[in-house]
Amino acid sequence: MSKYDRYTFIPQFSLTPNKLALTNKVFVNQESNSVDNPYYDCKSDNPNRIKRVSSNNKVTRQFHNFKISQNAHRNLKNKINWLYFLSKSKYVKTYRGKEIFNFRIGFLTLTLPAKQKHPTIEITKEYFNQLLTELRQRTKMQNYVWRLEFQKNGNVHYHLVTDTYLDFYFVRDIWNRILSKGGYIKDYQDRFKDLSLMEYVSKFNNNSKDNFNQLAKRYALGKKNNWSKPNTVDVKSVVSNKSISNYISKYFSKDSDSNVYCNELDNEDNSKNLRLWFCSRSLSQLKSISNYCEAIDWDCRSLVESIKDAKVKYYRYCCVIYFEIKKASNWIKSKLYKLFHEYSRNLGYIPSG
DNA sequence: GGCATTAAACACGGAGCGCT
DNA sequence: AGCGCTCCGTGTTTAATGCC
Repeated sequence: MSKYDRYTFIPQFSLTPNKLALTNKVFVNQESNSVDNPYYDCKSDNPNRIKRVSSNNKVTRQFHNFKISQNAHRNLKNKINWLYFLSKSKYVKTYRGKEIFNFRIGFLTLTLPAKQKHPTIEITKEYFNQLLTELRQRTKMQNYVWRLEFQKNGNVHYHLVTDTYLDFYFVRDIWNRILSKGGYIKDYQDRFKDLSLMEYVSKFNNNSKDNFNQLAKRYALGKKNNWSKPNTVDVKSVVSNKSISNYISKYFSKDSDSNVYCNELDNEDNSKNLRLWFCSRSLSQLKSISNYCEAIDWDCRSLVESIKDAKVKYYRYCCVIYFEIKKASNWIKSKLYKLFHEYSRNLGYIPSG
């Protein structure tokens, strides 16, 4: 009996704002033995399967070792693409009075101002989660994705992408207040409060002339605040006329270029359930528009393939066509926009602004 | 990419606190 | 009362796996 008698394959598609995936849905025919069921292997009694069941019969999860898996990587990129695609372009005025006319999403980096003293899981639970809670409550931030990474010095830092405009000074003050609970602001103050300008400059100087003026300015500002407002936040605004969503999703999921994968206080024991990324509930619902190819009255493949610069890639069990919506002809563009907006609206997704 | 499975982290909003 | 800040209960979401 050939496998084509045992299984029935029905072509299906899965469409997101930047790619179309074509796969087969597999049905097992009645006569076949249960061992041939392709999903049989998913059951934990399969001997070929890597053992994930511990002695008390509970399913154990393999340790992520602080590296994002291929699967998680794909999901993360997908969420950022949805977030950017569905974001509205809006006018915002910064705290300092600067105008941004086409703000779509913001890209924030949150760091620690001193050497990390607590295991990463504690920082995430007690500090970063509190920041998210406050931002949700105070700015109505609803749609966002975050990702945890380690700096070369072993300190954890967090990236946050959202379609709500978050002002640098606003976030910095909240984040620093939260960090002060763990003594991180005090640690920073202790490091700088007794430094003279020359000591400060020699600490950071890399021998360039204009660097000195900058450092002197920073020194003066730090001194004025009594070193109570360390620069723990970096904010980048993504404006609609820049095609930067790719940059973000690459930046977000790039492999760590250093050997540092975690803090020295972290180990498998205290970090096995540490999340490396997460997103808002609004975004977790957004996956892809999918259906059987024959169930729709338009040819999704040729539609997408006709977009300029579309790239077709064949994998072992699926075929994926990557495209950029903005390069599509007007009627394809509007067809896709309509599809995606209807899909997200039906799931209750509300873009900010 | 889709499918099923599981424990445990997380999102989220309601409610509580103290201060003005 | 109104705001800034914190805590907590509950239900939702994630992760790896191996086949097509």
